[in-house]
Amino acid sequence: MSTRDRLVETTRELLWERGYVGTSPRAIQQRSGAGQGSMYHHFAGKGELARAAIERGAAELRAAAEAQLSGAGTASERITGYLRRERDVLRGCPMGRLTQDPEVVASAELGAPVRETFAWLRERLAALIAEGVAGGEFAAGLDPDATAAAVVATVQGGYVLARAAGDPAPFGQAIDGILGLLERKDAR
Amino acid sequence: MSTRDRLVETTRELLWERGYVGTSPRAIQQRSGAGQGSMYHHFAGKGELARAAIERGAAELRAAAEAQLSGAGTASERITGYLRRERDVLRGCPMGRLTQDPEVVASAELGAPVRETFAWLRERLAALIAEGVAGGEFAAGLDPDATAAAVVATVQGGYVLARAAGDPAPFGQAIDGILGLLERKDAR
DNA sequence: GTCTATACGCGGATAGAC
DNA sequence: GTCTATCCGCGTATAGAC
Repeated sequence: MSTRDRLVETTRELLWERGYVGTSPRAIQQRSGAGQGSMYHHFAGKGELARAAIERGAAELRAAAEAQLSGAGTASERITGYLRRERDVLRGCPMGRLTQDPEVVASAELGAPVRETFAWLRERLAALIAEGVAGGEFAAGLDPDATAAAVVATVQGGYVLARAAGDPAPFGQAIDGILGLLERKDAR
Repeated sequence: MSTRDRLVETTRELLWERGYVGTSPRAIQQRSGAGQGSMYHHFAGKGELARAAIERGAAELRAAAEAQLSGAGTASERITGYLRRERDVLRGCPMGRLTQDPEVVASAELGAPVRETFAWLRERLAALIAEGVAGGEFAAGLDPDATAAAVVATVQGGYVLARAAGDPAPFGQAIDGILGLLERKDAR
């Protein structure tokens, strides 16, 4: 891996763990093994590095979700697969985390990948839910957009509950809860 | 309001906006109008101040939730009232926000109020959901604990979606979604 | 491309006067 | 109780040598 790549990967880790305000160029240098001059040779500064790191993270997250959501199976099975896929729950979501950073949301450059990722995910799930409703897998009266928002929110909030508890269990409970509600397919 | 109180209130605001790492003693002093010496006279340091601020915030959040959840009406009405109560959505949840701060979750002193608040809220909602299931308001097969976790997670995740979008609407959608799922009362 | 040197203000706190 | 002075290392960079 090139020095440049190591810088980006290290920045991703640090942003995930400590957020944008909590991540210093010094820490990036030390953890990545790159020197001061090296870092400023490859990137104009902390902002540029964060931009690269966030964009890479967003692309990977979307690719991973798309792989699950466009796989084989019914709409319900694919959603369940997505929700139950293995996660490093106590680390939280690398995109959702950035949402708490005032400097990230205030910045067009840094915030755009986060905004787009969640917009895409909600749309993708809404389409899948609409498919499930059409196929009779879900209740006929279900609003796909609202339900998709609730599903994505449950995942994001599940991370919050798990971190608050210092225990991954509440995440699993929240997923069980939303799936339990989704699966009662009886019409209204 | 005493200087001490102003320091605590200012710290609450700053923790809410910027988190623990992003909040400096200097910023607290400037925004509260208290001097350096004054701050260190009342509190041993940033940690003590944050502890007081977090504890006060946790107590108020619980009181506000309890007021909604123990009000008049059926279980379903009280839960709906809680979910639909007015919120400053784009500011996020002052407790949920702290969950992203590594220094907060790593500290017993700072993390305990957060942990206890969410544990209490999940239990409180689970009891109310169990009541609703017993009274036939909700589907008979519903798991109260899992459903409560999903409901709390939807709120917390709703904040994340709203902040990601820079728009309060996704929060409302997520709430609509979870309520839509909860309200289909047909047995499994 | 990478290194070392240098800069300057902030973060977090202590000391002691008033 | 509050103020000013002082401390020391970190955050965030720039300059210039190799």
